[in-house]
Amino acid sequence: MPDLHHISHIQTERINESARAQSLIDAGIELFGEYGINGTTTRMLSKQSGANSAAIPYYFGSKEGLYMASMTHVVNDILDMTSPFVNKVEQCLNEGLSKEDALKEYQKMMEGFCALFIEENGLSRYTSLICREHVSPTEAYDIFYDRYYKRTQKIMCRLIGIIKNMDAHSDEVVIRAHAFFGQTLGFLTAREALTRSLKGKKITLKHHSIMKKIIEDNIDSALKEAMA
Amino acid sequence: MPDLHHISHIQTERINESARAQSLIDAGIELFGEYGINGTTTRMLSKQSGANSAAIPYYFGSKEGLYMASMTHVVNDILDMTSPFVNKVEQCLNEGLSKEDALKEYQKMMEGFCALFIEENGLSRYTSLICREHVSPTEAYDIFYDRYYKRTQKIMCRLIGIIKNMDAHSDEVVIRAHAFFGQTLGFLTAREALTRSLKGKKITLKHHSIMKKIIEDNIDSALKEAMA
DNA sequence: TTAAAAGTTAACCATTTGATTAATTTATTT
DNA sequence: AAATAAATTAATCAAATGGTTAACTTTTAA
Repeated sequence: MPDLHHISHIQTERINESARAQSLIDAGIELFGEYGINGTTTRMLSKQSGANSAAIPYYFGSKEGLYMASMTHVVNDILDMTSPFVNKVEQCLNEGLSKEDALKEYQKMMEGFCALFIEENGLSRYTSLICREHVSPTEAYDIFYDRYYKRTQKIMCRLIGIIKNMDAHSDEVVIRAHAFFGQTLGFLTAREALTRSLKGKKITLKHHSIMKKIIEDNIDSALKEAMA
Repeated sequence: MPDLHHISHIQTERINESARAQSLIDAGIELFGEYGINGTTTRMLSKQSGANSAAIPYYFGSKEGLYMASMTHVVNDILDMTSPFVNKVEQCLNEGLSKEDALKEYQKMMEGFCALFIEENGLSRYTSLICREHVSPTEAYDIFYDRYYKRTQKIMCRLIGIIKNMDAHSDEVVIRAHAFFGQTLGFLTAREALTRSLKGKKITLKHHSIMKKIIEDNIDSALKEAMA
């Protein structure tokens, strides 16, 4: 049996997980996302994954260890899916961008995020866990912020800085980027409010495309004003 | 001892609470907001409030009962603070509004919400609990939605409907209202992300006024486009 | 003033919780 | 094939949890 207890709780490397360990991570992503770490018991995790409950301390040291591993898996997957177009934007930025091009890049990036998080696909099953961490961050928030969010935020600030002729590091630009981001986040965090406001209709693909259009519209009109 | 067990879990009337009960509600708002209902134990509540832990089942039937009472208190207070200007907007709507006036009313209303939720005051201590319920709604979400949010949402939709010449009940208008709302919500839910992006600086009054300005800017430019 | 009601307390209880253990099975390596 | 390591299991444990109880104090009302 591998003594995993010496491993740092902030485990970011991609380790070669067994099928059992992976089934626990899958259960963790779903259950921790739905009920939170305190609302999820080891028995729930064991039942959902099909693994004996002793497999949790065996593979991950503790329930908290499984939580960290679940978050690590989520962030790794998000990085896999977003890196391609994030890399592209960053490269453009380093080569230098006009206002017009910066706006185009911003829109392309937002399109990418909408496609990944709002529209139906592999990443939508991660949103509960991520939203939870946003509202009540745990130790696992570091993984999300340091490895994924920090870089995205910086790129958005650099683009807005170009478009609005402002210092990308200024508080105002940071807050502007956050406001745009919040718009998207609002559709994920306050899903219940939206569902009820839509008279309880299930949120469909049609709704997703409206959301995407509105997000792009709003950002467009907010940023274009700066260019007129 | 008053047998409270027959009282519906959805308790919305303002009952005459004793000082002890009120101290438990205060502790509930703070602790449930910070740690969630599962992360908050009756012993934590008892210690924080100064009440014996038996006071929880005595006054509220159970921990869940205290949670519901805490949410009821929060919503009552929000209603007290927002009703004045919400009533005013509603009255204007019923008397009929031009596009220009509708935009002005929208801005005034958003100013009101920013002042209440983002800027420092009595309501900011409720945001944790509200944000939690948005992300993972419990039975208590009904109290928030039915008594407060539903009406606000409807007013925002009516205003946007006028400004954009659209049916206030259409999905697109509902989603547009939600997107604007999400912008504000993003500053409350993803507070940790914002703090870290601001290099860990404490969020100050100066930041609050920037947030307010940006929210108003964004809504302004998004809605003005429809009027040109 | 006194009897009843309301409020308060410490001790206690049944469950649930995360984790350990030791025994057993499966897989890998020599 | 034998020996070693890894994986899996059921039984079990100590701690924590929400809630109950019965005794006691304070307040209210007659």
